[in-house]
Amino acid sequence: MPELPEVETIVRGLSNILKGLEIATVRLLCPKIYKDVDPSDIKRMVGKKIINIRRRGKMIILDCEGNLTLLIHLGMTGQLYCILPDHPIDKHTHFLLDFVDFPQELRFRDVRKFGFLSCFFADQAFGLNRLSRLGPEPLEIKSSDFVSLFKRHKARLKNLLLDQTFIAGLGNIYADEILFHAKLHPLLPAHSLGELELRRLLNAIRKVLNQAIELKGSSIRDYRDSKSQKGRFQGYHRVYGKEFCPCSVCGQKIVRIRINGRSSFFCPDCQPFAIKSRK
DNA sequence: GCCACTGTTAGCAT
DNA sequence: CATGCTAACAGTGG
Repeated sequence: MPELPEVETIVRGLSNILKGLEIATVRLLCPKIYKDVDPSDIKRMVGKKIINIRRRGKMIILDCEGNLTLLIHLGMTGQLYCILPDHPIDKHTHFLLDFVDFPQELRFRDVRKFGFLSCFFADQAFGLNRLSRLGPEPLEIKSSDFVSLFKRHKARLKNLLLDQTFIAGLGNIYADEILFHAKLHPLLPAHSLGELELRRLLNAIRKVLNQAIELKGSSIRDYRDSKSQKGRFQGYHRVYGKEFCPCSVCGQKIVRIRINGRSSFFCPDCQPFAIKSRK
């Protein structure tokens, strides 16, 4: 669920609330969700202030005093939000922070437990690796870099867009929406695209992501922002989840295929595969 | 009850 | 290195 726009929304919301707060207590309710770190080491955050909150790809990064960094990935069903501590804690809540002189606590809740937390000193190798494995930010990459990046690869567009080491932050929903706006078939080999098509693709990435961020992301089922609010971009999906629906541009029925075990939705008329019907 | 499906990623085999 | 399958997990809907 949470892809770049959802994570960005959460980070912006939490940044307003948490920046500068001192961590009073750390509660670890599920030992399995920690990666690359001994869960008890997370307690080193107690007494530290949160300096900054930022996003990289789909990762949420809390920079704390003492060069300590907390990394949170929401997986498919993760939620990260502030709430008053008298709200009941259900069995899917795995991590809590509370703060000095602040009434709310920060909760991490994740039904499927595909999300994870990690904690490291800024100079520690594994932390650098987990972040440094990520490809460029789709809203920051220069047009010329984007074009040369794709030209070098022969994999199919949909796979590349989902590959976090290639470009960071896109997931199944936004990859499909982006390809629709770019009028490109998801199975096209990247290196078969012309320069114009690649620029169209980058423009679609910027347009779709920025609009989704404005609307605070897409809520299909679980996604909520830092104040437990739903996003509104799901009302603007053109292809994702729209199998058999008429295309909003041409009226043709949207189709669904499987690419690497995952659903891909597209319009067969607006996103042709045959080279001669493109351009 | 069973089976298929779900917005992610890492790890492994080919 | 690229590609493709599976598992990790829990819930929902047919």
